[in-house]
Amino acid sequence: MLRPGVELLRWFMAQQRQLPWRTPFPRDPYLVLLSEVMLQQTQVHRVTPLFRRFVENFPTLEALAKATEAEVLAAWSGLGYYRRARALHAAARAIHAAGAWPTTRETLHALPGLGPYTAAALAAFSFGGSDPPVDGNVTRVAARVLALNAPASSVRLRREAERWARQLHRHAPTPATFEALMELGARICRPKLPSCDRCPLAAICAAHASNASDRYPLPSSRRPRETHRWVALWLVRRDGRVLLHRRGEGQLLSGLWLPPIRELVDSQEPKAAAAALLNTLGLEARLTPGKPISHSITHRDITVFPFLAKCDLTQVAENSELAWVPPDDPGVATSSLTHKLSLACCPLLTELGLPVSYRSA
DNA sequence: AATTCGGGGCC
DNA sequence: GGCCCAGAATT
Repeated sequence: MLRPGVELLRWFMAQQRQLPWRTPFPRDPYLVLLSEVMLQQTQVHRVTPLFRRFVENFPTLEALAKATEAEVLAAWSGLGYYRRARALHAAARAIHAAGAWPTTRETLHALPGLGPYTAAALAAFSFGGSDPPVDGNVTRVAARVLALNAPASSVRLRREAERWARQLHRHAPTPATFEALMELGARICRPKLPSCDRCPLAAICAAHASNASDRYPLPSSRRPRETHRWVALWLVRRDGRVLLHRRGEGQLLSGLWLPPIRELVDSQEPKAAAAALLNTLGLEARLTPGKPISHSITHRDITVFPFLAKCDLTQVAENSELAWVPPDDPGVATSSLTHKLSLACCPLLTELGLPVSYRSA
């Protein structure tokens, strides 16, 4: 059992990617916490640039704890799963208020947003913990090495993966072993078309022995997809600012700032719905249709029909749920859909004699 | 145990 | 167009 751990570590030392949070062990717990929360269900190449920007905005735990939730959410814009940002902020405040970091998996698990995986990862990478962080990568690698016929989401597979990773770590007792397992899953033992010819664990892999790596783990059941149609109003003032609305609780993207949106019912015409939505804002304006946008949120496929209109300065007053913002630098928490709509409406601006983008004084 | 929550990249 | 991603919280 010694050999696999050594082979894995050898491969990792030679092949690992340089990532901004991969500093020598034990790592700065703040940077580990931040990266691990960002990496929940989010791929490395998407996290990397945002991680750098976030650390510039909030360089320390104290800086994050003293920021407002709105500021944190704004810095999280575009990354998705915005609940993570709220929980991260709450965790930072709790740690800062306590005056010291929890250092065990169990006590870390008690913080908001830290589940079994993140708590184990933070404990291992920053505090010498020996409980394996079991993520989707480790689960998949274990399912193949052990040829376990279980769905990736099953409790049984998670438990077996943790037991196996723990053994590996006992024979190669460094946090790098855990990181190496995840790196292996991301780079070699991929979900599709794994590169078994380059795998340091191929010699002990049961799935590879039967040439059936692609059959593990079993697929999890998935909710069927729904299709939706939305209209969005892109209302532009003469100074280039656009109207955004803070979405309420109980709906998608709650707390984020998007243009006014309404869902189309049945076979309703987009233009009619846009006019009705405009009416509820107490406005009258000529609506120009923009190019439809595709957006997906979990199991929903949404087609968004944008309508652009020129607005007078005094027609809509700002309040806590309504704000005129420069679209290229809103300064509030936005969804990537907000950005998509901005891009889709940009070509229409010049046609209507509006400035193509806001320029700050 | 199942559902919810974002978003993008890749086959 | 389906699948998956360094998951957690809620039901």
